[in-house]
Amino acid sequence: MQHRKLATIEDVAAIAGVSIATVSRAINEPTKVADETRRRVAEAVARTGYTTNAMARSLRMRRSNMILILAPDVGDPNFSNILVGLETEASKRGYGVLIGNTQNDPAREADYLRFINSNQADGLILLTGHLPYGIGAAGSAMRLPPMVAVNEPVSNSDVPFVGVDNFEGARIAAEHLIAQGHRRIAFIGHSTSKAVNKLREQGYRAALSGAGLAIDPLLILDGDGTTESGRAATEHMFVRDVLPTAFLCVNDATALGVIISLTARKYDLPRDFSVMGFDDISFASFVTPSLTTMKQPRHRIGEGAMDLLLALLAGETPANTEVLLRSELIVRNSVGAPRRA
Amino acid sequence: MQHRKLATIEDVAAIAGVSIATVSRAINEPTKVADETRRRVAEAVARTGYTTNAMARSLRMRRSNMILILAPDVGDPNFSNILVGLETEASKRGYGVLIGNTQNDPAREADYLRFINSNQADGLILLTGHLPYGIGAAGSAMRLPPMVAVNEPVSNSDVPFVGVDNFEGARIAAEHLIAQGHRRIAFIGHSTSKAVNKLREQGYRAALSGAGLAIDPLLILDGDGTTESGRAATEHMFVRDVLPTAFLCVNDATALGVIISLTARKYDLPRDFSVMGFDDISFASFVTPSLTTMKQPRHRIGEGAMDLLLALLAGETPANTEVLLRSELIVRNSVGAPRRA
DNA sequence: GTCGAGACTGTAAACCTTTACATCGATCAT
DNA sequence: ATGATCGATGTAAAGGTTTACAGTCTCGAC
Repeated sequence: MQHRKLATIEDVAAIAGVSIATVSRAINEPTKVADETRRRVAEAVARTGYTTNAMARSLRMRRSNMILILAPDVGDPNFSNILVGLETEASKRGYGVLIGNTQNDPAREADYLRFINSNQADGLILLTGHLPYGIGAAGSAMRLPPMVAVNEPVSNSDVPFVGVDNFEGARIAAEHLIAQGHRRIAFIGHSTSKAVNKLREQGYRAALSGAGLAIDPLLILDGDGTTESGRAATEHMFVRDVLPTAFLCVNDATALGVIISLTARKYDLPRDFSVMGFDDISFASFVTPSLTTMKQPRHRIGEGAMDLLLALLAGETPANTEVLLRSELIVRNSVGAPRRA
Repeated sequence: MQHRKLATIEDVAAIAGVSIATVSRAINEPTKVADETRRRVAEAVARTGYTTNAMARSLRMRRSNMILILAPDVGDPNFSNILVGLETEASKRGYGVLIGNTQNDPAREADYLRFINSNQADGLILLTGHLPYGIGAAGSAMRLPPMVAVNEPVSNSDVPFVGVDNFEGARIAAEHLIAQGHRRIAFIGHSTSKAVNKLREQGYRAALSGAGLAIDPLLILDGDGTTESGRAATEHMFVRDVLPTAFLCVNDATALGVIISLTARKYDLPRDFSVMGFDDISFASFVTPSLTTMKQPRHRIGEGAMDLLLALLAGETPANTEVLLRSELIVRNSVGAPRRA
């Protein structure tokens, strides 16, 4: 209860009747100390309730056993599950996890670098998709810590990346629709700037080509991944009167927009139209109809990224600088056979 | 790029032509050093890119400027937004945030205490609803760090608490239903063990009493806050054929179960029945009908809790040991006037 | 001219480890 | 008997700060 002084290694040494060096060794390299001595030290540790002071240790060893995680928004459910994976793996390996919520604010990003500069963190996990502001500047001559990008790769850089295989996932999704008998499949979420969107569109194209289906440019609509973009794209199709039998959406949020639009027009899903998402975000199972989608292995992504980072920290040079995990097809109720196949 | 040695305070001192003590003062207590000297130090700092080594500083000052957050599941969207608030406030005040995902595993909880014991964290935020395992034991004689409970109070303890005013929120919710003309209002989620449930039920009772409505025990059903419990309770009401015109649910998950049950029975909401939730979790706006509910000010809860903890750390003894924030009524489409009022 | 006060600055200790190097016996090969 | 080797331990330095205390200098009052 009282804030009384904690036991130090000297207290332990005194009780055990050995030097502090021996205590340190008994704790960190048990094999290097005689059995009897080790026993006495262990007892003294128990008696005093000694815990090694992490600050002193970090100061001396020049490493903190801490990892800094930079994310634009920790509250985003998409991230938070990755976070759990990251934390689980780090904790298992004796590392602590420090979080930095940047909100894409350059000032905050730069600020968090103080953890790196001041040795408070040994490595960096980037969920932001770019190097933190202030680290790129060559002038700053700042020392780059070991780091791994997750979820979104850092463009034109050699930062190792762990994420989902978007191309493959979108291909599987499109093939699922094709297997249901769909021939006119729209892709909602075309974008020239977002890497994720581009990869998923490529997967879509690959699946159609693989099935010998022509790609109709009129069925490929722009979208930035928001619910509103899904709604707008759907409305646009009705205006132009160019309709598919199935919508493959770049993500679940977009799919939700499509569903909202179709439901407002009194269509019965999936009888009239099939809709497919990507990500399996939390509400995917609660929408009506519940959303068939590709589930991202978020937990495993987190674990994998941390595993890679810790390998980097241990000085290893991993074989592949890009780890892609497979997403899983989750069949729910938003996809069915086309009405008039 | 290279892992070259970082500049120390000595380097700065040498360049500025002063002692290290002066450098330290120039940085930490600028008023205590002459203008000219301060200028020279500032220049030297800029030249070397010096950052003070947090480890050395923490070792010397016996505090780390870190806060440990213990949560059962960081991925839970209910928590993750609180987390953002906690982090925002901490960061603003120069503190870092360390996360510990306990999964309610006693072993993990105990393990995270190493951060406290080893001075790696100065304070503790508890989202778990109980003292970490291994801290309660009086035998361990462990020093209790300053801490604050969030979301769920720590039962029979004097740990300060920051959270939402459940009683008040539930009362407002019930009053909203009453204002719509409802007289037979069910409460789904009675529980003798969960403090949150009890408070919300009390708010419900207070509203009814305040409006001069009798409380019908048959309209108060058990529930543990899960979607399934909401579904089961609703089915149970149909079996007994005791029906309300509105369902006030202990939380959104329960409300979702109620909606699923009613929708399955082909009722039209909110024409046939009104349903109200509590929490405003992310999918509340995506369900059909979208859910009228009480929104928890999660971000502010997080900020408030961190603010309180930092006050504690600063040695202040805050007036009230319990901070209750008001929830906000979010009107959507699941509540309407009763059919035959 | 002396003294005191006040403004700056410097010296050195303390914070608690880890670890290179030295020491000391004991064992063993020669 | 000598020297080498080896295992176990101790000594002391180093890691980079903060800060109590002491010191120096200037200036004004007497």
